[in-house]
Amino acid sequence: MKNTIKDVALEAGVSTATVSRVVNQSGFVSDDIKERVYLAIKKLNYQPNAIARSLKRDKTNTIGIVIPDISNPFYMKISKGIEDIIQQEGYNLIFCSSDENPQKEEKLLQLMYEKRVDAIVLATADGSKEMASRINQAGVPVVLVDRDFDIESQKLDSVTEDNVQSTYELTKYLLDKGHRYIGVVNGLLHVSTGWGRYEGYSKALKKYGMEEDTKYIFNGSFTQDGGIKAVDYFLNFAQKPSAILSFNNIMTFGVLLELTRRGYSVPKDIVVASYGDIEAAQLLKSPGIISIVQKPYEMGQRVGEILLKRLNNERGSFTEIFKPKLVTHEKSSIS
Amino acid sequence: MKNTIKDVALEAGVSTATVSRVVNQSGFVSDDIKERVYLAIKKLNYQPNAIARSLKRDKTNTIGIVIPDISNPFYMKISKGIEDIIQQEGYNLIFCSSDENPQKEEKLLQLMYEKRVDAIVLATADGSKEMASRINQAGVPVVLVDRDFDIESQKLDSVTEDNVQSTYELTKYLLDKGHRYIGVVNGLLHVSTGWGRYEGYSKALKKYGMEEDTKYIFNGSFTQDGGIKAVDYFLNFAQKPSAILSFNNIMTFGVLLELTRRGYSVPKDIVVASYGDIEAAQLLKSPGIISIVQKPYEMGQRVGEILLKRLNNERGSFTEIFKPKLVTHEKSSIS
DNA sequence: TAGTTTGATGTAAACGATTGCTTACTTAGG
DNA sequence: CCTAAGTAAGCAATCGTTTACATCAAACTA
Repeated sequence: MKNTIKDVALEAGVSTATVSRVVNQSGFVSDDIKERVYLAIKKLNYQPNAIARSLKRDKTNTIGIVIPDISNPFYMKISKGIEDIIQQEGYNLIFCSSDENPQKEEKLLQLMYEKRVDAIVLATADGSKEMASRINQAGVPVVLVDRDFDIESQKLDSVTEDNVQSTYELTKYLLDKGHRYIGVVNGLLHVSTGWGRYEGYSKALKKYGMEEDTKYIFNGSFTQDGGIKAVDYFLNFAQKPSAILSFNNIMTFGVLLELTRRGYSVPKDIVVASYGDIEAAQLLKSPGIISIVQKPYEMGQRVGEILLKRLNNERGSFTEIFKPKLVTHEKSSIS
Repeated sequence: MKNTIKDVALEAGVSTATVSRVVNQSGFVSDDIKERVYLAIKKLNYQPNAIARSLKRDKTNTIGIVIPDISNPFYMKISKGIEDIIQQEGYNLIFCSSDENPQKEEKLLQLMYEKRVDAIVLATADGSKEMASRINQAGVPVVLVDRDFDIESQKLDSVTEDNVQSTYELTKYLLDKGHRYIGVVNGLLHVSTGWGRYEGYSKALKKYGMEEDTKYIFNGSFTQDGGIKAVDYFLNFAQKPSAILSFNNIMTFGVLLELTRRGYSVPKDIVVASYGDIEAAQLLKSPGIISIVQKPYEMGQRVGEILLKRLNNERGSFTEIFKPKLVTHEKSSIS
């Protein structure tokens, strides 16, 4: 059933080289023979074997993307941004989810490398600093997105956000509004977005001369369930927080879910501030939540552009840091 | 930088055949030599080239999945279900989004075939009945999920839902509750889930001896924007519908978004019934919306099982039809 | 007219692995 | 001591393409 270039060559009465030339529109072929080859292709329903082609060309036209959570719309929007850029140049995307599991991440990177993808995009769960730079060194460009490795490690290309500054502003906003008991739903501290956001929060407190109270910090692990548990935890306090500060979109959704379930109204009964916006929050009565609005699609596009540069062998180091904006839904006051 | 099996063979002072045997743990190799080969592999940081391997073995250990909308959580849950099953047998998933575009879908199927995936999972945008069965006939198992082709076409394996029956019940529930003006947000009629759901609705009306009024049917194209537009449309009527019936999760979200924006409260001001549940609806005050609750993860698992059977050359036809349940959030009355 | 360019095709060597076959050495049984 | 089985390793063909090189005819060039 599966016909090869040889079958086509035989059918058309030419050599495989000629068929190849027709298929790839490379070199010279007379119209006469071109016709015969096309006929044979149609007749045999021939589809070139991309595996063999890749082997010969040492190019798969495929870019691998490894993300920690395939069901997080944030990463899907990044992916969409990447795809929209790279497909213009004939590349395709294949992706895998590490499920925030460092071991799995390392396995997946290895797999991508073995499959000889032309480049890799990684939002790391912090499991593969070495593997990533080894692969990069082996000539397969690796671009980090959203999450970076720590400073001292070898610099890979990256598209990230200024997590510290953004969270600083978000926290400052709450403090300015007079909130003194803020329940923090913390993320994974071993990934850059996790510790960056925590640091921004710390800085803001310090600036206001306030002490950090670990009691008001709950580890939500960047999961929806973490957000739910955090609410359960905070609402048990005698001194309940007047605001909840959540460090990613998924946890924020968990927070809102649990608050709603318990009959709390946002922001009337309790204020919610989130790093990362969530579409679902629009179902709350206005003004809803306060959030740092990210631009995943645009980040993805930047990643795509960097990829194309690398794939065209441009040298240098490509780093971009987005500065996401704070959106409060406050009625703008006349100033 | 990229080392091949030859480099390893040279380094270890053996033939490539021996290295291959060590790597794949096939055939006999003395412990002595095994050791030397492992050392060489480590030293050269050798990773087998999966492309070359696939060419030789005629197997990629990869399954392609083509879905209409990569950012719809429903399809992501299906994918997760598939992945969890197939990865046990060493298969990996690569996916692509057709964006509901039939032409793109056909291109993607072709691409997958050229990349010689071992099998394909397809949630069709109705663009590739023939290509799909050609590929299936060429020996690459194709399994349909969620959306089927029409009846008369060659039967491919499939995992779908009883769209007609479920929508019939959903509609019947609204009618039983006394709703006589129901705004329908219709899906894409050229895909099976689209017409199936519409048919279920029609049947219910007929059963109640009611006329279909096309004025109350809005084409939402299975998009969020469609849901928003539908609300704008219906709320212009002098005789506003007392209930809105939406035929998929994404449109339902659009409906809720727009209703909330306009200050309508669900279900107090207007009842919303949805084919497909949406997590975000839990942010509405209880009881929220009425919905047909689907089981995408389980569907994915079934697809995975079918795939494994096919890949082990089991013969026959595998078809499964899920019967999703109606969930009303009604306080159960004493009967 | 001879020499050069250009076009059209074929030949055969890669690409990096796997594997059937061959050869050779051990060991054990009789 | 001979033979057969079992173990260990290498040779070389093969998978389906691409492509450098060779060939040859026709068309220019001077």
